[in-house]
Amino acid sequence: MWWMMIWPCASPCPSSSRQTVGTARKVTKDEEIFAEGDRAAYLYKVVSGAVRTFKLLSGGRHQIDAFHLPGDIFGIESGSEHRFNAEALGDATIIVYRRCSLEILASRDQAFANQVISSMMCSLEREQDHMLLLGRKHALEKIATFLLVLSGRLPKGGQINLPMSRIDIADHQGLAIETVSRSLTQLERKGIIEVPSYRRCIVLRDRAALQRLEA
Amino acid sequence: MWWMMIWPCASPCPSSSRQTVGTARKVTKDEEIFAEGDRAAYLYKVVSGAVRTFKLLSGGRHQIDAFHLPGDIFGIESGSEHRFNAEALGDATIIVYRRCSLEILASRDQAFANQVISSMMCSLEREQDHMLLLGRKHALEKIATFLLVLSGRLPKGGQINLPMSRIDIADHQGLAIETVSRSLTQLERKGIIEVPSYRRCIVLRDRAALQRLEA
DNA sequence: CGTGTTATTGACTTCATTCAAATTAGGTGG
DNA sequence: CCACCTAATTTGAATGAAGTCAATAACACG
Repeated sequence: MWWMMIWPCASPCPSSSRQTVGTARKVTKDEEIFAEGDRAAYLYKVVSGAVRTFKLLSGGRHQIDAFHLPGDIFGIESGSEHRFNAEALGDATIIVYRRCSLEILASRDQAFANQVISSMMCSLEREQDHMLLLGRKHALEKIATFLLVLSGRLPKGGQINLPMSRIDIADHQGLAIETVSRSLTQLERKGIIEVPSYRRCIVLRDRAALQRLEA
Repeated sequence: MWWMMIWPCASPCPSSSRQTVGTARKVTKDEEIFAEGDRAAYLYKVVSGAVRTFKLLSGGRHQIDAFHLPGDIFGIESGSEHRFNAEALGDATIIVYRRCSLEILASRDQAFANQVISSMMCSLEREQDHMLLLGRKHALEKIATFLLVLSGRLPKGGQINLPMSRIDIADHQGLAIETVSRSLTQLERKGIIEVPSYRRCIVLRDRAALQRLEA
């Protein structure tokens, strides 16, 4: 069955082990992990740092479909080629797994198979919510949503340490970088967030207000 | 495993049969098939007609994530609740299948299991392309893309018989209905398409020009 | 302590939306 | 078959939200 091949499998591993083994790889800021059209021979898990997957359009336009944080699996394809580009947001460590069938994967390492499917489902749901955002939300609503979603995925605490630049946020929310900046300023003026001098940190002062703005 | 339940299974079927059986259901224009928050106990296949799945936002805003045409399966969820609303675009016939595990499904009706997975993968890829469109394409590019994608999914021929209204197109492309109308007029003025007096029909006069506009 | 990159701010423009009106199509009942 | 009615679509004019261009400011880094 063709679809049996869409799932990853364990890479060759020592005799009796049922553990899935991958190879660790360190990547640096903006380093390409794979590109659109590349043969999809592997899939990837973020260990530390973060990764963006995106598509390109004429005129240098980008659309980042997702940010991948530690624990996330990315690069799963149903076809034989990657349909996105993937790059590290900053220095990052990822594990690379050889792709093969779900059957083999499931028989060798059920836990990893579950991780893969679970991760895929989460991505799918996030992407569906993201369509609503891209199609129908205003700039301020987009940024409010972005902050809330990200704060739910990152280690808890009153503040968010953005792993990505303003440009990345813009390319994810379908906005111009200036609009991202202006929206953040607007939220800060309203006392909803606070942006310390280190601009990649954002303190959530009033989560309820953000939720009201979300849409 | 929780994820085992995300897949549908055959509904109870006669003794020895390994065929998946569903119940046919006829729905009329704008009839609700399921709503956001409903328990996701079934999944659905379009036989004739077409279906929209969408999310709602404050202020009466809609985002249609997908149109489902004959052969398409929709309503698959990883959780226990539907995350979208589904309504018929016009009179339609759908088959309703009781949901259960992939294991059972695969053992009873491999062909149907493949159909389900294949359909899900297609939807996923379409949705990913759609994010690029929503986030980064201009009105005219959106409409050009829409026409090309739809013409590739509908029975071939020089013309497209739109199963949906202009409002539905607008809510799918993240545009206002007036912008949809104006973009179509613009394409017609350029001689790229032709819109007969029956406005739900669109004749593609110059597919190459559309592809150039796509982005 | 410069220096280059990243982010912010301001001024202006533009594309798409909104509001309003006109037109067309399709259905209904005489 | 026609006149009417309602809903869908198109068109026009004005507004507005976000984009672009340009300049400045603030960091982070060497």
